[in-house]
Amino acid sequence: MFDKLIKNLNGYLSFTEEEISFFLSLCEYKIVKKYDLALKVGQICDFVAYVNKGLLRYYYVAGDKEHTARIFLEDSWTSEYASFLCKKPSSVSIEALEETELIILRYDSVQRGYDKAKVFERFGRLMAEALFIDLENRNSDFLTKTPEERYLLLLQQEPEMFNRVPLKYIASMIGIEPESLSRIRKRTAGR
Amino acid sequence: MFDKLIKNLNGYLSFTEEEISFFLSLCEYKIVKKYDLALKVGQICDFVAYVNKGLLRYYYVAGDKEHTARIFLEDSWTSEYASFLCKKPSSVSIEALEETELIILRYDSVQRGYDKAKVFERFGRLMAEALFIDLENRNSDFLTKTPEERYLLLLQQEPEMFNRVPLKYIASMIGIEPESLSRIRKRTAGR
DNA sequence: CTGAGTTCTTAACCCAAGTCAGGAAGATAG
DNA sequence: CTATCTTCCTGACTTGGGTTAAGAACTCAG
Repeated sequence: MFDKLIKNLNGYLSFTEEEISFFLSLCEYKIVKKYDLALKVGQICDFVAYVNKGLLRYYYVAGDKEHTARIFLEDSWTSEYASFLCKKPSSVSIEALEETELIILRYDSVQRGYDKAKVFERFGRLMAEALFIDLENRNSDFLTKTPEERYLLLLQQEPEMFNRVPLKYIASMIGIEPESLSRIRKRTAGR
Repeated sequence: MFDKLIKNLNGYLSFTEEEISFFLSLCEYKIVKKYDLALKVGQICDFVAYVNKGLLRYYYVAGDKEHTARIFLEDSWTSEYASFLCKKPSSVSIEALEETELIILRYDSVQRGYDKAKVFERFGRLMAEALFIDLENRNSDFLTKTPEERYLLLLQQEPEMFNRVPLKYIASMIGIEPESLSRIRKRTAGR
């Protein structure tokens, strides 16, 4: 049940068996049904979660509009960091697009980990750094690429997503309306 | 000379005097002349820097085009994290728009800090987390706001920037061409 | 003070994305 | 299987940003 998670952890740095056991003792296992929310906008996000199976849609709610910022597939970490760290209401909702298995760490467990040993502090740093780098790449794509280029890039980098995520959410991630994505798909067909 | 930096550090967590001294012993002081580069695209970024005075422009170079991603004013931290952490060529240049005083930590010094004590490891984590949250806000603005809204927001949140940074760079940060910023400024004049 | 270079604005035209409306295709529940 | 709902596509029209070109305003070195 925790094999994938353990592999993921050891990708950041090498933990001893004891450290892994301690880490796992902090974890909770949770299933989120299809279309249920792992986090609802306005709530305080009190967890970080590892996606063991399934996938999540992370989206902003602005007035009557939704803006999907990203999709978390298996073997990724998710949380509304600003809400989690500052204990303030979340500006996003996180929805399971399929039945999803999460391994979650509550706020208090995370702090216990940080206090317990330096290796967990380091892990937290490495994770925040990795998240930052990933986000910076995403951000630079918005500055330097057109919607069409962002579409073709996503198609190439995450082809699997197109089989599991409705196009309207993919359009939103790219920063356009579904109608525009249709047009882009029409004019780039074959590519 | 280090007063502002020390205040900045203690904003993340409380350091003892010894920790501060050790931290400062790792630092180097550097002046970057107006229009000189603190980092050049293609180089490996081997530092993180605290902007003690002046301001920096952080921009992507894509073919013959530049895309300014952000401006670092006094009392902020900057680095090309992906380059710094992964020791790979930087995809950005960082230019001083005024004569700028930096307090920098080289890669090796940063690692020495992390190894020395848990408190520095924690500081590194807190800093990466803060950078992430900041970037996430920026990112959500690209998804959920129009260029005009982003302009008005920046005008409100960073009015000082408009006195020190050419509008063409501000246009680029907002994700538009200078001509479009002119039009936006015209139609929102007075607001 | 002057002249050269840069920055900023304006105008005209083009084009891609937004919007609105309708319909086809696909999924789902009964 | 059918009826319903959602997703996706298409077309017509609007809108706002990109592009090109030009000139005005500003900077700065000599």
